[in-house]
This record gives sequence, structure tokens and C-alpha cells, in this order.
Amino acid sequence: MPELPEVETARAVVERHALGRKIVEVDDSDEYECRPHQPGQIREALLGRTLTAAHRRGKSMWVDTSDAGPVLGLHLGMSGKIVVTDGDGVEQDGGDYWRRGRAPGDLRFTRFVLEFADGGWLRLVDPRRLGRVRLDPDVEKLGPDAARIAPTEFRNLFRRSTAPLKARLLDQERIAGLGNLLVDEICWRAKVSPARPVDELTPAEVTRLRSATAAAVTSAIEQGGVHTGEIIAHRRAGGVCPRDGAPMVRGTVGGRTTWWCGREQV
DNA sequence: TATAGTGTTATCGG
DNA sequence: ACCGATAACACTAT
Repeated sequence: MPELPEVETARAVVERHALGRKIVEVDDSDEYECRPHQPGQIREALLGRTLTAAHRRGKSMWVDTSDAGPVLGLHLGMSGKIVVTDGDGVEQDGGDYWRRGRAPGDLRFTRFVLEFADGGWLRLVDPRRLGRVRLDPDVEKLGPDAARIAPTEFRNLFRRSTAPLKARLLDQERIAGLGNLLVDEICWRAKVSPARPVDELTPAEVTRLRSATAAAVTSAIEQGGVHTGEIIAHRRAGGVCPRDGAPMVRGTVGGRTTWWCGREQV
């Protein structure tokens, strides 16, 4: 679920609601979510500190801590969500992007908790447990953030490779933040097949892809998640392209289930 | 009950 | 060494 737009929203929630509150307890007992740290390791590193700034690159977010403390890395994986309670107990979760939504107060799948001195808390709620919590995460391997990538960098993504377009856009080391749904949305907006070898793309197609990337990312952040994309509701059996009415085609590209308009996206 | 899945990563083969 | 495809990971919803 979480792609760049959801992570940006989560980052903003942390920035607005969690900074400056003293950490008085930490539950890092989920050994899978907190791998490779041992239980208690993250707790010891954070007790007594405050969060001071929230950052993001691609789908990775991280939070600085006070008093020369470690950086707390948070990755939402496939199903993670950050939920913060304000001092008055009201939950802030940055919008509903789970398949069927997360009812307020549904904390069944909490995998990591920071408790603050005012009684509030920050939780990572993650049913599938593919997210992770890490001290001092390495984010240097990530490519440029998809929301801020420069035109030249974007063009260079497609040089000297016969990889399918979708595989290249999903490669987090080359451009960070795009996921399965966002890439389908971008290819559809640009009217390019996700299976096209990238070194065969024309300059006009690359330009359309660059514009579509910026527009799709911006729109998804504003509208509340990648599921608000124009093509997403049509990614299903029997779906038709909302532009020309042609049937949507399903296939596997870059190892992921992919849908595209069989008429426009060639 | 069987299957798919909005992410990442180790492994395998070319 | 690089690159791409694949499977595995953990678990729920359908």
C-alpha cells in the first residue's frame, strides 16, 4: 500500500504531531519488524530523548533524535501505517489508504510503539509485518526521490538498458518512491506500454513519462494516496480504459501484476 | 480453502 | 561485475 505519497503523508504526521515529545517507553519486542536489532536495543537508544525532525527519501522515512541520539528509520513495507495520538488522545494517521480502511482505535497489528511523557504515543501498525524499524538506516543507496528528480537525471534512467520500462521505474536504487500502482498510473498517463524496452523510448515518450511522474506523485499526495489515481479503479478483470473504452490488459511486468490499456499503451 | 498482494532482498542464471 | 527474473518473506482479506 504505501508508496511515496503515503510515506510523505506519514512523515508529515510525525513532523506535525510527534516532534518534541519526550519518549518514556518503547516497545520494540517484535523481532521481525525490528530486525536485525535485538529486543531492547532500540528501546535503550531512544528512552528519554525526543524526536527532532522527520525526513523522507522514496519510501523510506527517518527521524532525528535529541541529545546526539541515533536516527530512527521507519519503513512501512506493504501494509504499514504510522498512527500518532495527540496530547488529547485524538488519533492522527494521515488518511485512509488501507484496502478497507483502518477503524480508529483498531490497533490489533501494532508492531512498534513509542510512548510519550504526555500519555500519547506513536505506533507502527503493520498487519503483514514486512515493514521495519531500524537505528541509523542506510538510505544512501536509494536513487533520487521521485518527487524531486531533475529532468536530466530522469532522462538518464533510460540509457543503455533493455529493461522493461516498469522494471526501471520500480528500481529504488535508480529512482526512489514509485511502487506497483504508481508506475501503472504513470505509464497510463504517458500512454506508454510498461513492457517497452527503455532504450527504445522516444524523446517525446520520455518527456511524457517525466511529466506524468511529477503529476501522478503530486496528485496522489494531494488526493490522499496512490489508490486515488485515475487508472487504479480500472485495474481489474472487465475494466476498461477511462479514456478510450478499450479493455484493460493484465500481465506480469517487472515481476509485478500490471494493467494497461491495450489500445493506447503500445 | 486457495490465492493474490500498493515492498524489499537474497539468489540464480545469462 | 552487471543486470534482470524469480522466490521468499508474514499475514490478511477475498
